Amino acid sequence: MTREDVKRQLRADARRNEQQLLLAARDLFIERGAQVPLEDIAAAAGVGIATLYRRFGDRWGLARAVALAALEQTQAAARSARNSHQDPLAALTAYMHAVLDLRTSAVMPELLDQLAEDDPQRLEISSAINSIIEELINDARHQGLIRDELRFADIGLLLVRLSRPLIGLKDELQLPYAHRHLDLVLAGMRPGGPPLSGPRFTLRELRGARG
Amino acid sequence: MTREDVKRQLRADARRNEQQLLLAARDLFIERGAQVPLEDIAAAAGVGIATLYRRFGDRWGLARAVALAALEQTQAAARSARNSHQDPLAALTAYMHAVLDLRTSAVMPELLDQLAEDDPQRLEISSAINSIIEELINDARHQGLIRDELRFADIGLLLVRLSRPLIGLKDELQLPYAHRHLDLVLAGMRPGGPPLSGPRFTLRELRGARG
Amino acid sequence: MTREDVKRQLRADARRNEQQLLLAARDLFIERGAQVPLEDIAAAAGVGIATLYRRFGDRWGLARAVALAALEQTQAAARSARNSHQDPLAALTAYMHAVLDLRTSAVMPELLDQLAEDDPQRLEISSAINSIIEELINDARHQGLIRDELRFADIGLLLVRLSRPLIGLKDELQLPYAHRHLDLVLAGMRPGGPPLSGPRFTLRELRGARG
Amino acid sequence: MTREDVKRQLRADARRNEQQLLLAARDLFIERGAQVPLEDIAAAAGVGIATLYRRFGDRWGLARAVALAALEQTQAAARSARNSHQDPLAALTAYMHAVLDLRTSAVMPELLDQLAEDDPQRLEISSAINSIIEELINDARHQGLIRDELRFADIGLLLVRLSRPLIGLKDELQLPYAHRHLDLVLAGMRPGGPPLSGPRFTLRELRGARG
DNA sequence: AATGAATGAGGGTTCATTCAT
DNA sequence: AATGAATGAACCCTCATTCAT
Repeated sequence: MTREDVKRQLRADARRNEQQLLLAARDLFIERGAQVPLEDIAAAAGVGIATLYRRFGDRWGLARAVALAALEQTQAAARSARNSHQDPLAALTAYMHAVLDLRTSAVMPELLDQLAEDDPQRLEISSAINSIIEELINDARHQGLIRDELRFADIGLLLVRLSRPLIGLKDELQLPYAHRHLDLVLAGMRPGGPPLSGPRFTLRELRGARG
Repeated sequence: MTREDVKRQLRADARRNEQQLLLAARDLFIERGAQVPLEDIAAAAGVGIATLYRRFGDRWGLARAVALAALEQTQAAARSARNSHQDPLAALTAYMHAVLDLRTSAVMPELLDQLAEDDPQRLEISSAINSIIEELINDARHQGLIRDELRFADIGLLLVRLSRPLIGLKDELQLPYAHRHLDLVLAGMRPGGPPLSGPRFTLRELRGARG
Repeated sequence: MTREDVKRQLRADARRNEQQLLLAARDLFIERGAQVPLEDIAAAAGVGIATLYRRFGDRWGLARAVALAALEQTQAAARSARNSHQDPLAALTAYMHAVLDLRTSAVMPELLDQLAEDDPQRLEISSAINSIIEELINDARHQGLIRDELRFADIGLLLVRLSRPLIGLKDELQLPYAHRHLDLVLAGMRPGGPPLSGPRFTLRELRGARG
Repeated sequence: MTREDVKRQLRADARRNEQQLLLAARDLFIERGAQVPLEDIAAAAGVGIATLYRRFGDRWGLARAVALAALEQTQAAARSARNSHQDPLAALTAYMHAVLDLRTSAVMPELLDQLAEDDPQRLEISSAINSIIEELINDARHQGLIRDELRFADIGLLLVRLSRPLIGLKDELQLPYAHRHLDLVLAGMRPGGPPLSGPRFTLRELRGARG
């Protein structure tokens, strides 16, 4: 075995550890909340706690990595929705339901909170998602499929609200109720009825308005 | 000053402290979650930590007291909404917006988790609220004002979803967005459009389905 | 009711409170150990915690009062034993069994620890007891009823050992076993057999040897 | 240094800490009672409080470990006494004096209280000790060396009484007086004189009688 | 004189993070 | 690169003692 081989093998091991940690972290974040002890995550991944710290620096580094992975899945969902549907509202509907099915959405808000507003990786993925979704919203609005007052910010915020696990509700009911209430929201998006109160923020404006 | 007065004044002090503790607990529970350090609550109320313990026994005793107070305000909101409106949907709308203004719904599930399922005070207030709201829902449904599939459980769960503060959103935008999204949900409740997926639970069924 | 009457009545109340506190303290010290919460003692006496503090200053003041009361009962037992028996060994035997029957013996060591070595009240009662017991020991020794090596210090220390409650032993067995083991010790005091090892301290020497 | 060596050396450190903790705990339990602050034990062992918790879980885990170590030393003392003496009373005498020298008997009841009645390690060691001591007692009794009424329970309980440090007695006098009073008790065990009062429990009966 | 309320310090325990091997 | 041990800070809760009425 050459020196190079040793190196490569170590790296393979290391990458495997990193993957295991990411998966364990995602699962435990979802199952037990964002403050689950890091030792439990390390144990679930089958590595020592120090390995977790070597890889991710601290809890927030780990949260950041999990959040970025989830963002990437969200991006894929957005792309797939747009490409699979001619009707922009159908695409939007497909996208929103798909995001709920990514179990990560449940903890995304807390995890995203760990991502700096201007984190370059976050910006890159987010802007890709945003341009797709804003386009869908605008198309749908121009075709009269959704209310005039709806803005991009509403979509993201609604997804956050709908993905949050409801304490006291059985695990197997979380997703059904999330989809059910999304159905309700989507029905409410149709034009007609009394106008919506509150702020009509676009992406850029919402970002400026974040705390 | 008579002996009686002295007694009453001491108790007034104590009652004032208790009130301060309840208010501080409610606010910090809402702002920082149900596991906020009790010392912070005591400090916010301007008393020592031991005073909090003397009054409420432990974290769960405090949570219980806050939850009961919130339940009472919710009950008042339900009564007021029903009495002020002939139209059952108008009453329901008024009720839901009023509950959002109470801000307590966000933490209610965690707090209610501390109240025994069969706590007598809880049952009394809850059943009062429930009978009002179920009546409004049934009336609205029978008058064709809302979808057939809507159930009592949806109202409560939606209020929880809508009250949750959205991480990263400025404080002064929380309530406006909550009301805005409630408008959207209320619009979606109108009959018509594709049917809702998911479970159609009444109160009793939802309770049986809790984790 | 005259001014005097009021005063006298208050004092009667106060004395009653003090008595109740002493009795409650003795019982709870025996039942639950010397670190029982003072609030529990106050509650058992039917008074407020502040009253306990007004009367006894602090935990040690209370312990001191309980210890002095127990010492007085011990003194009475010594007098009674001497007066009831011609035979000095019979008197000693009666005294030691009587001391065990005073339930206070169980906690006496911890309580006596609170009494300053030179506390005047303690010295007065102790020396009364001591002179009786030393006389009994000396008489018994001169009559050849007990070993030559036995000293006053042994009697006191043995009583402390024998009165200590044995953890894990049922309450109703404590006293029977204490008397049983005292029987054994008394049997061992008879002359004959191998000599005793260890220090042969008189009262005065033991006092000098205390930590 | 090979990988194995590194591993072993780390463990050596940890084992050393564990040993220090056990010794410190034993000494402080004896000197200051079973509720001595764990931080004091950790400090005496020269480690942080969290290390104590990592090793022993909680106070009871530590107490259990100390109790088992003490039981093992007691077992060794019993074996050695039996093997070194033909005369069963001489063996019993040697055993009891040896146990006093271990100093652990004083706290054993409180510590044993932490060991489940049916803890397998406890049962194994205890029954080994018990069979030795019961055999010695029975042999001594049959040879007419000790009173008929003496039972196994008496030996254990007397050792506890004799090991207890006497409050107010200088440290360097504790052991001499314990041995002295054991001499007295052993003398009292000889046949003759008035019979012993109280319960005559064997091991099994005493266990049933524990609180 | 009596009361109940309030306080703060102390001990138990957990866990994020660092260190030594 | 990986590990498990060690650490200390933070939080929970209790209780001796003081204070205000």
